[in-house]
Amino acid sequence: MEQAELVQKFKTHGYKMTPQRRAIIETTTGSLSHLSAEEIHQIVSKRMPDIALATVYNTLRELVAIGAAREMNLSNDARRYEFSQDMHSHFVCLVCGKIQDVQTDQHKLASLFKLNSGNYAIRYEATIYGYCPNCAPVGIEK
Amino acid sequence: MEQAELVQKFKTHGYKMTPQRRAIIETTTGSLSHLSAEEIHQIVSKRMPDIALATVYNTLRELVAIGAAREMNLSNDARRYEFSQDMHSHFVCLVCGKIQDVQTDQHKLASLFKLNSGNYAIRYEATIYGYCPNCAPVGIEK
DNA sequence: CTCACTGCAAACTATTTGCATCGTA
DNA sequence: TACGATGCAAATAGTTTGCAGTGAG
Repeated sequence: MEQAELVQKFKTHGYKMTPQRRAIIETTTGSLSHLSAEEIHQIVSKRMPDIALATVYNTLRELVAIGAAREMNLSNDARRYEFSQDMHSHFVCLVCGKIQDVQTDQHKLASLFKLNSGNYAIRYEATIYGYCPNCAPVGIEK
Repeated sequence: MEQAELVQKFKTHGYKMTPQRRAIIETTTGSLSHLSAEEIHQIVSKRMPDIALATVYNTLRELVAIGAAREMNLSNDARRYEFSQDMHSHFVCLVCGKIQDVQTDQHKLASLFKLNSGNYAIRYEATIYGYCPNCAPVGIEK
């Protein structure tokens, strides 16, 4: 989503546009994603040193609410956020926790499942767990 | 995994078999899965009132370590555990959080992804988010 | 000028850890 | 008998909330 579009959408939903929110939006739209609230707070703090971590959490919740961000619960540590609109899957290293995006044919993915009647699917996600190049144990073929 | 097999595997890995661990194993092997540590603690507490929640957490960690349980991080609340060996996917209701198992052809699922070179996959998981029959908003076709 | 938003600190929740005691092997 | 496991309580980590002051619309 474009920044301008995002700012607009934010207002449409009845939120006021504050400098804090603008800074967070600018940071996250340009970001590589997979960031935690803590990491986003650190980045934004560089140019806005007084911003509170709670404000970051609040804004992230709002971004999720308007569909501009998605939460990722891939591992046991902090929640991570994703800001791109395109759906893809994730490769998570079991050792170091590093997350890589993996492109996915959403249509093929969806076609694999036969849902119980009455269930209505909104989105499909796949996660692949394994070893990244740095963490592969010896003996595991490349 | 059979209970006896599991008890054996537990010992093989150098763990002592205590009444607490046995009770947890018996509870989880017979369970419907998707239980949180708290829920498992409550169930086991009925027949062993003094068992500590920390013991449940420790035992769960061990079960994961020996491959007899898997952790699920599907939503924002407590971690849930799965004890069946067969791989399947999950349907998670965005409203009530209810989790349903969905059978998956693991081979087809794996074939959808082209991993970056050097990555080694251990397992593939898919999660479908949507509305369960009880929570489907009006206007959403069944 | 109002009421939503902010920063701060305290509260909360899930999980882990330290330690004295207990009990399996 | 030794040392790993237990229960308890305290510690930790991530996230949320309450509140008085601030500022966007």
